[in-house]
Amino acid sequence: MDVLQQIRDKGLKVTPARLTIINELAGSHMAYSHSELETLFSKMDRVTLYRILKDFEDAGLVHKIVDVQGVTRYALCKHSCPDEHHADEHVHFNCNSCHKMFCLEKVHVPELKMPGGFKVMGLQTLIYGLCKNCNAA
Amino acid sequence: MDVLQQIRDKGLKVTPARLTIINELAGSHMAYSHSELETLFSKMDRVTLYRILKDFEDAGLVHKIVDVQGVTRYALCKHSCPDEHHADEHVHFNCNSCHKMFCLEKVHVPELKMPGGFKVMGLQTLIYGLCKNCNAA
DNA sequence: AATCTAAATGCAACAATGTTGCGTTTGTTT
DNA sequence: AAACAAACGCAACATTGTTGCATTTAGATT
Ligand SMILES: [Mn+2]
Ligand SMILES: [Mn+2]
Ligand SMILES: [Zn+2]
Ligand SMILES: [Zn+2]
Repeated sequence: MDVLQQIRDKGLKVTPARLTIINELAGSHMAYSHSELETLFSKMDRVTLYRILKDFEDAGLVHKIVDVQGVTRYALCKHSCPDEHHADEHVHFNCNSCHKMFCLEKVHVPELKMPGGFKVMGLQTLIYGLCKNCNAA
Repeated sequence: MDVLQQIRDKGLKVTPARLTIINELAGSHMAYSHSELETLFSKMDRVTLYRILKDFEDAGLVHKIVDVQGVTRYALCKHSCPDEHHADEHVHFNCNSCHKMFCLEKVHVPELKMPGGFKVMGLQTLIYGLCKNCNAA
């Protein structure tokens, strides 16, 4: 199914701004910050960008993740998650040098034992270090 | 060793504001946000509070952690980490309801296999759900 | 105990990030 | 083509965090 149809299926209109954003996100396995997208598409209105990301998130097209530094980022949901439990349970990698964030959908996260009293509903694993590019340099 | 001496050992002066903050943090295993502390100690200057937290972090008395919502939080370092590798490698729990964050120093985090290319330097595990209080209610 | 000085504080100003309201424009349906 | 709800653009605002600078204070020195 193509992105265009995905957007419409969620009850959202297909607009140039939305296409621009979704195409950028679809082109990589990276999680983009608002400011990165604002730089890439500098003629786009700030507020519109915030709303597009929010709408995509609500629609389940995109997931939001906060990086080690506290910057919130957005990435395309690849594995067509079910709507009900739309948890992006995959691992993310955060580069200490270029600060890019990568979605690692294939890394398996082992279970862990929780102490009593807490009701666990989900888990985030955030790995940090150097990405391929920065490690080479 | 008492907090007072810990502060002095790091080359920091012991001031009323610093004592207030460190005592609050020492009283629980929770990670406090700036705004929570600002509410608790409303006569304290905002900037002073930011600087105290920064100084404590640099001194290794406190560790900083960003919660699921992107709020940065501070908690006392209990296990007297070595200065060089001052990584707060323990698990944190974030309550979806009251949004409090708890340091779980005793939960063991299993290793995981990384794909090639990335140089792993550390890892954060963030569990979310309901805390004891909110689960009971 | 009085003096000294670097560190810490308080305040104002600013920057970055995110939100809300509202009038205008546009995508989609009829 | 017309109609309408959705999306947009812009201004205004809120929150979070930073910086510069004048004043105060902790702790060391006399
Ligand atoms: Mn992801
Ligand atoms: Mn902690
Ligand atoms: Zn990198
Ligand atoms: Zn709770």
